[in-house]
Amino acid sequence: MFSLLSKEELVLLNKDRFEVTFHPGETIIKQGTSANHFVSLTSGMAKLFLEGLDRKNLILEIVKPWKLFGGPGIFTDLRYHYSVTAISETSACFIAIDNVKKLIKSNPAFTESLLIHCSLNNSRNFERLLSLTHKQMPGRLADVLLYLSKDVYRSMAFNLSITRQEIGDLSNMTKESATRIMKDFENEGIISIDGKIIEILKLDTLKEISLRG
Amino acid sequence: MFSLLSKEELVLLNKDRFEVTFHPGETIIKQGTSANHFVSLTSGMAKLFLEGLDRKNLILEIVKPWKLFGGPGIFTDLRYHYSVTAISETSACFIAIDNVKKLIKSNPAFTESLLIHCSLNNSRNFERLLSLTHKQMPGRLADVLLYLSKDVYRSMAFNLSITRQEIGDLSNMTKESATRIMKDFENEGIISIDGKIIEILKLDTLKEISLRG
DNA sequence: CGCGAGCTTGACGTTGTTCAACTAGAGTGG
DNA sequence: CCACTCTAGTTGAACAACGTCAAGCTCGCG
Repeated sequence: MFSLLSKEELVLLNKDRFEVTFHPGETIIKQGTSANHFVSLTSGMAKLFLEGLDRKNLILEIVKPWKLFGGPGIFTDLRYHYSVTAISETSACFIAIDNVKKLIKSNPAFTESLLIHCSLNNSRNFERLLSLTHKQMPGRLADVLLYLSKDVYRSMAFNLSITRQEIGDLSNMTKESATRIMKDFENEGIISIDGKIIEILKLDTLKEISLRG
Repeated sequence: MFSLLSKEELVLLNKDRFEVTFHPGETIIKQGTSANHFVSLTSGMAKLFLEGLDRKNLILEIVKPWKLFGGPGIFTDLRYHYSVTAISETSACFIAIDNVKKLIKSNPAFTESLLIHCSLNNSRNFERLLSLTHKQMPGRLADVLLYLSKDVYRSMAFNLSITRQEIGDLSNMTKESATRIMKDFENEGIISIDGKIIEILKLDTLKEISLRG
């Protein structure tokens, strides 16, 4: 996205930029506070989630380096609409939105790239809405495992950096249910589980379960 | 949004514009087909919904005149990501996106307004995600009744133009459950029901139920 | 007058949560 | 080096929430 900018424009963005490191569990941005920065990780991993009632959260995304976030509030009510907290040791880079807004006035290609970014987020939310509301637990868990494998860890076998509770928060179920369905998948030979290490053995079956709901 | 445009720009948009009328139940745009137009109603009412598995739909919005839709696909994969069908006798105006894209290149203020529009949709989807995944039926139905009263009919009493099934599709429950919870609300004196006519009697209680989940 | 779509109601089954007990490993202090 | 504690994970039984199915109802419309 930033490749669309000239040298002068990049200098402008860099002017008020700063970087902060976070320990696991620390809050990078907090839902409801005023949104003054775009944020992007330079290292580590974080969870982006909606805070619901009774401390129940809905994780929308596992954020990795270079993904830009800050959310829909930046162009509307100037509030963050979700929280982001570090999962591992993480460095995050903060870009002042005032400077971004200056670029919007002058660089249509850059604004268009923001619009595309926003549209893609919107599409993903549609998929999530369908997954979370219309599928039952095995389908939702399959979606989460496919997401982790494809987008987060980019491998058929991965060492989970998130807890069962967080698997549950991703798939809208309790940690107990997440454990149970994972166990079922293991018993059916679809995945193998060794503590935090998950391997997908039957990708097609998992995709099938995801589709069927 | 279009007030940001010059006379010449409006002429450009109008060039390939056309208007079509739809009868109740007819499809205005169909999920998955190629997205060549922004659409806006000039009269009537329509439902905008995601098509799920087994003909189960999730209604995202009741669309009224002048609301612009066409969705996130227009700037990404050029597909519509939802369907829209007429609820009542409806006229819809189709604007060619090629012309919109020309304006994006030249008019940053217009592009910014599209970005704001997209951001607002995104925010609403966050609320929906929380409502639909974290609340139980009374909370979800309260959300829908408040939505209908505040945004769609703009009155405490309204003559429903949608069916119980559609109430269910809005709140992610079956038509039977929708009926039952509405009945409960009526018995508790929160609303009154007379066939298709609904009146909200205790707005605060309804808001309370929405908040509690 | 009869037909069909939408609405209502109840009984029943399924899905998913809650609660409680138990286990295993990771740090902590004596 | 050993108890002690804390957190994450697992498991089972009881329970609540919600969907399904079937039957009967109403009402507009031909």
